[in-house]
Amino acid sequence: MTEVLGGMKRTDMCGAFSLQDVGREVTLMGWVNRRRNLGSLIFADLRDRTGIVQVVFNEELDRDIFLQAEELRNEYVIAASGTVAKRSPDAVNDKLPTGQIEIKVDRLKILSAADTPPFLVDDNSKVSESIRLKYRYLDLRRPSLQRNLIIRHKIAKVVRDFLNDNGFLEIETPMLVKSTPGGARDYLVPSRVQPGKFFALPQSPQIFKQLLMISGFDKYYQIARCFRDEDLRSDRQPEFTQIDIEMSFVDIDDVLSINEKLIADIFRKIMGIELSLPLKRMSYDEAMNRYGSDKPDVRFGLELTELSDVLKDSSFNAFKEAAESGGCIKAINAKGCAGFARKEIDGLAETAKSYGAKGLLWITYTGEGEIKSSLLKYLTDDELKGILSSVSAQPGDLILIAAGKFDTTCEAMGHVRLDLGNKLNLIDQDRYELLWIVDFPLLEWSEEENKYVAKHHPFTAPKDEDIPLLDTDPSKVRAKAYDIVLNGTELGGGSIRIHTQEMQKKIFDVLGFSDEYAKNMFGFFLEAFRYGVPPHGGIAYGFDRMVMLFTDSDIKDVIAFPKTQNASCLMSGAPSEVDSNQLRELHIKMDN
RNA sequence: GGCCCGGUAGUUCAGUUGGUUUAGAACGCUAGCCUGUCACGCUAGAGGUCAAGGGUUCGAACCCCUUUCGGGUCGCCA
Repeated sequence: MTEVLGGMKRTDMCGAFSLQDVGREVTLMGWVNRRRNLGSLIFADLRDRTGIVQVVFNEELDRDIFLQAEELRNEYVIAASGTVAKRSPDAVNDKLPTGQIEIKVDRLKILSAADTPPFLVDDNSKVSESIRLKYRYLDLRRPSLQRNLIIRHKIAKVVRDFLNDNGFLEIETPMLVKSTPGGARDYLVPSRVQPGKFFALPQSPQIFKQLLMISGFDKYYQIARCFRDEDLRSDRQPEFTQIDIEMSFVDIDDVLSINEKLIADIFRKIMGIELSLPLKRMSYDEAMNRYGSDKPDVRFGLELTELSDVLKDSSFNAFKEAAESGGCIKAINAKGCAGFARKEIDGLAETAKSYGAKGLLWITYTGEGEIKSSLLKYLTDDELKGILSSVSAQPGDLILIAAGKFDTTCEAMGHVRLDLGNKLNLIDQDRYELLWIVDFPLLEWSEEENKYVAKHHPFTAPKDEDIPLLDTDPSKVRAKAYDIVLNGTELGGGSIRIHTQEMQKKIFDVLGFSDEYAKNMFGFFLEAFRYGVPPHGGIAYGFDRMVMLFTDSDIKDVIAFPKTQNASCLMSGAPSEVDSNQLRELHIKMDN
């Protein structure tokens, strides 16, 4: 190895120099970030993952080294020895942390030459994402991506340290697992030794971590890779990472308490921000009613107002139907937006419609105190007054209204609210608002399947006081489930799990799983329930999403080797066709 | 699966109604000059399958169709 390195040994990293180092003899290794040739004076910026430092070659002082330095090009990997020198005051570079000093080189070895890279390794150079992904190893040299992955590592370390210190055990669970129903589409792996049978890659370690509780491991965590074969989004990758946690002998408060301490620890150590605990809790119902979302961004107001009471006798069909069918009528008072152009209101209506609202109605209360609305002819004076007072309307306000099914209407208006918040610049980007959302419904009616499906997953325990409702009105049953929400993004979620065979069977029953089906799919799990199950519960965080929030980045910028929207890797070319022999061994025939 | 946007030097882009365009600019690259640069500067130069295929036309980077790739979004993501 010393041969390759020319007998040189690295003494320092590039980013850590200050005036205190002046006079030291150092040896650095790294990449040539840029070179500036002034004729008989050459400057080069040397880069490693800690930063950049300027190295100098002076023809007058050492002609041999200077001639070598003339060969240097961008992205050459070099070793350079020399003296740390203070720069003269007029040569200081304030933009560089190491700008007070430079390295006067007396020994240089080119460790590896480099072709001209397809793009400049620099945070300022604009390069399309596909080129960056094709040459990901170059892209990853950029300081911003290095920073993101370093922060990712630091968060993971804080998480591990915290959980280790609190008695949690890190245990791995299998990647080749049984395909079970529900949830996302599975990535499948064919079994060679058992023709026609398949493994699935885990969507989460859910069942295994519950089995670990049954095994007595009590407190478990894992930073676990998960796979879901669904279409990608700007915040969604087909393989992603969860911080997965499970505990025994706990109820909701125990889980929330330790987890908000974990989150507070991350905020303290990564952001230098002290959270005040305990975090606020808000019921699902309240979040939907006030913010139109189960992950509300509470950094700004513009809350939703319910108008059913005011409009229950309205002659306007949409209102009447919504009120009679148990739906809702939601209004937002866009303070001071009476002057919105028709086009701006149409834009908001588009938002509402794209999330399933039938339409968006509006009432303008002009600065002159005039009421303008296409609704006027359908509203009695009392109804109009009722609306205006419900939303505390003042001259200059714009009132937006939607009516229909509860979930759809709330969510549509929730998105209108977010649009308005962005448009009106109401969101303080420096604020961090964390809260727990609790009391989720256990079940959701699926129009498609014409039956109830689990809102969280089928192992979630119902709230004790709601258990009788399972037989009478399942849709009203609330779950011992919770999500943690940061600035309108779901960071993680979990639940207290069912821990008795009877309740698990009952839930499967409500979900319409036949005994045979349940046995076939979850038989091993149900059987485990016969042998002594501690009450348990846990949570899983979307780790990538967490890093996105802490680094203010897109998901592709917090994953070393991400995939495109087509779920392909532009660098390696995966997925790719395979040799026919491989397919034959796996007993797979292509149908084309 | 639906809808929307895009693909032109290595990179980021411009390119008029379809006609003096030999398809340009900037950065990068190469060479020369240059002792205080740090986005060095100056001079010169090289560099193009206009994503692919088909069509319309006297004539296509430009219009139409198909395919493909990338991005966004709805559905989907218990």
